[in-house]
Amino acid sequence: MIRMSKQTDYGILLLTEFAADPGGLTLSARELSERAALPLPMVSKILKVLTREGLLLSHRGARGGYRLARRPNQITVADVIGALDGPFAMTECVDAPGDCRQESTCPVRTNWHLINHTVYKALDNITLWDMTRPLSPPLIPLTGRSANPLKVA
Amino acid sequence: MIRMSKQTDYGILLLTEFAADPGGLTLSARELSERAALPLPMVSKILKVLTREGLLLSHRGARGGYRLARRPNQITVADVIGALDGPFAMTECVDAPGDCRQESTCPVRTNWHLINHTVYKALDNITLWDMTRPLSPPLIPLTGRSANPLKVA
DNA sequence: AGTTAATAGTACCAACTTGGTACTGATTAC
DNA sequence: GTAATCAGTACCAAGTTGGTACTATTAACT
Repeated sequence: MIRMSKQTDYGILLLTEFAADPGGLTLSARELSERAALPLPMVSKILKVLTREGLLLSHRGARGGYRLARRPNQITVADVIGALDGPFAMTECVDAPGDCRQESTCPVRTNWHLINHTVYKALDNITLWDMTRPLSPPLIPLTGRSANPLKVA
Repeated sequence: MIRMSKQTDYGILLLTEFAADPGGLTLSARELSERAALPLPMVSKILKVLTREGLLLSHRGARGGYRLARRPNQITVADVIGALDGPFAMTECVDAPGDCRQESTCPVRTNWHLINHTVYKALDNITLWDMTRPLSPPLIPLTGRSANPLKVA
């Protein structure tokens, strides 16, 4: 299925803890693991990646911890996915051009690039700040053309 | 990463072969595997699933084969994903309510449902018929709010 | 009726990915 | 100097996925 990894899911949850506090607070891995009710080693692992990828700033030593590198409204869901799940690519041909034998003749390749871009932009339009409160439904206006029954879970 | 399975990728490619022909043609698994340059066992496996899920009609015996169960403009990319990849769910909490310990307190859960729905609708807006020709860029109008640099692959 | 061409169904396996843990080293506050 | 904290890496078990093989069933054609 098309699914984010749990790491990314957790990552967004953790970052949202920071985003919910307007003061740009610093939290240690231990504090975060308690707040989010997630195992400490996992939280620690994720925070390290988010720091390496530039979404968090870290401070080492006693009374150290992490804080957001940018303001909550300037970090998007797409940023977090990019940091933890790697480049956003719904099909192989999008992030590994050349690996697919069909590439030269594939009739749908260019469409996949466009679709991928569209979905990416949708997720890049949602910030951590947005995630701290309920989103209003008209998130993205759609051209409701399809008459198919809704089969979303 | 957020990626469709190869099976779904192949599935869309195979169905597009049917969709490109206006006459509602019938193709055998062997013919399709040659057209799409994919291994026959894999093609056969995918076609069986698509038939079971109601996207294809099959005809057994000599000179049998498969054909689309609906017209190309009435089968969407989301349909194919649903058939081959299972229910469309970007996070666990969307398709397996109750399995997540955070569920009762999770601050972002309702947002995930909405985001999931939005992405689903975007993919449900693209038909097989669309995939047979280049899509025009304003696929889905976005409210270009985010100022983040584009990091899509 | 028999032969051939085709799908249906299931079982299987190797390889890759993922969630999760453990351990050692470096840094900083007190 | 000691305790708290992050950094980095290595590791493993379990699940998922891509791909193959085999048998049974169906239908056209002669």
